Amino acid sequence: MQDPSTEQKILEAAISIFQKKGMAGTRMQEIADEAKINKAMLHYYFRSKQRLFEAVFMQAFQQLAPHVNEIFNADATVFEKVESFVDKYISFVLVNPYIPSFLIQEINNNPKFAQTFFSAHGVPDPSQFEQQIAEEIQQGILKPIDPKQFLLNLFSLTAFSFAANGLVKGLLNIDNETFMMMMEERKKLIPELIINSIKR
Amino acid sequence: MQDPSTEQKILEAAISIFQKKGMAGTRMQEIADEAKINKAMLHYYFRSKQRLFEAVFMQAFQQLAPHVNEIFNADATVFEKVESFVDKYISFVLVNPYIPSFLIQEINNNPKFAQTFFSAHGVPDPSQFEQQIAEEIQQGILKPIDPKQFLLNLFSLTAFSFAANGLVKGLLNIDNETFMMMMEERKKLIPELIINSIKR
DNA sequence: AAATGATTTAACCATATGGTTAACAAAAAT
DNA sequence: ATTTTTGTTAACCATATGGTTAAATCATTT
Repeated sequence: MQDPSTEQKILEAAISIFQKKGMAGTRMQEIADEAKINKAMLHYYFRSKQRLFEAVFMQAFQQLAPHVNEIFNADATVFEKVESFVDKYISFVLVNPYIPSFLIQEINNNPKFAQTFFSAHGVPDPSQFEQQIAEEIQQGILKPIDPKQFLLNLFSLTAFSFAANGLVKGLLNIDNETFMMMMEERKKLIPELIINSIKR
Repeated sequence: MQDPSTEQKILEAAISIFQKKGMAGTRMQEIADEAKINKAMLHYYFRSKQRLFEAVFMQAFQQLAPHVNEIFNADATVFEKVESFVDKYISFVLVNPYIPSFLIQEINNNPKFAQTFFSAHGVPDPSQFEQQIAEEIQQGILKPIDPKQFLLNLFSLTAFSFAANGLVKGLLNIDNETFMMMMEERKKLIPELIINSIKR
């Protein structure tokens, strides 16, 4: 059997480098150095840069997708799911700060790859959640709103700070410590703002 | 004198390629092909890839900065400036859809360059706007809010859709036409949401 | 212990890539 | 008209980069 620790070391190094520098900005040698192994091992275990990148992309996507799937499909009220989503997403991303910008960047830079990837592995499907929104509007719980605009507001408020981390810190003139404190505050702030905007 | 049209052709081609593929993903030859000129001309007019990139980055930044400066420093009420900012920003970015993701990506991928660039050219300074927020809170126009969180909400709601264009379209399952219509709607939707959340 | 198979390494290889140069052409200045 | 400056091109160069290979080492099986 193969030694799992080498493959694991490679993947961890690749995650660290790819997430910070992206596909185009990453050098195989840099991953090898980070993992402290011979460059040939990257190809031995992952065949090519593209394949290794795909493993990293997959891993990142599969970590974020459950959060989106939960708000799309879980059996709870919209209010409850908004609170849960914001809290869990921010907590997760505070520990994995490069994942949002990495995914967004690679999808933007390589639409064809994204298309192929999503066709093969599927994207979370918002239709059930949109149905739920329609029902809660019927029941008089929610104002009449466009569910897609609502989702866009939610994702924007939650993800932008991390996706545009560098720019946000520059424009607001804050250091990383302040940023992290603000993100903790946003766990309450965003649900309040969002829920207030949709409740009857 | 030099023929301005060649230098201009290069810059336009560079803008087109760099904004879509980023510094690391761009090839000088690709810019030359796009501009339909010899690759040596890129170096004749711009010396190096880095310098050409900086010209593109600068051009992008200088187009966005005035919008931010206006909300930070213009002499109008917070409500007025929110409405104006959202409308102008979305209008501008609908025509220049790659600028937000380009700036965000390059700042994230190259923090050192960003640092140097901002030190040399300056970032819009939010302090005066924060002062104005404090005053309007005193006057009972606004609820007590954190001005930085408020700005973050505004920027998030306005910029995220463009910064994460590909992901947004994938997750919401919308085509480009629908996206553009939604962005037009957001010119009214975002100010309503934002202003509602801060007015007394 | 010998044989077999998996893992690791250093040296290579082909190509891509940013950048340069020398010759040439076109304008401008004299 | 001739010299000088500016603009343009094709060929070239050095290095970086993704990827391969043959030999060596290590582990497992028999």
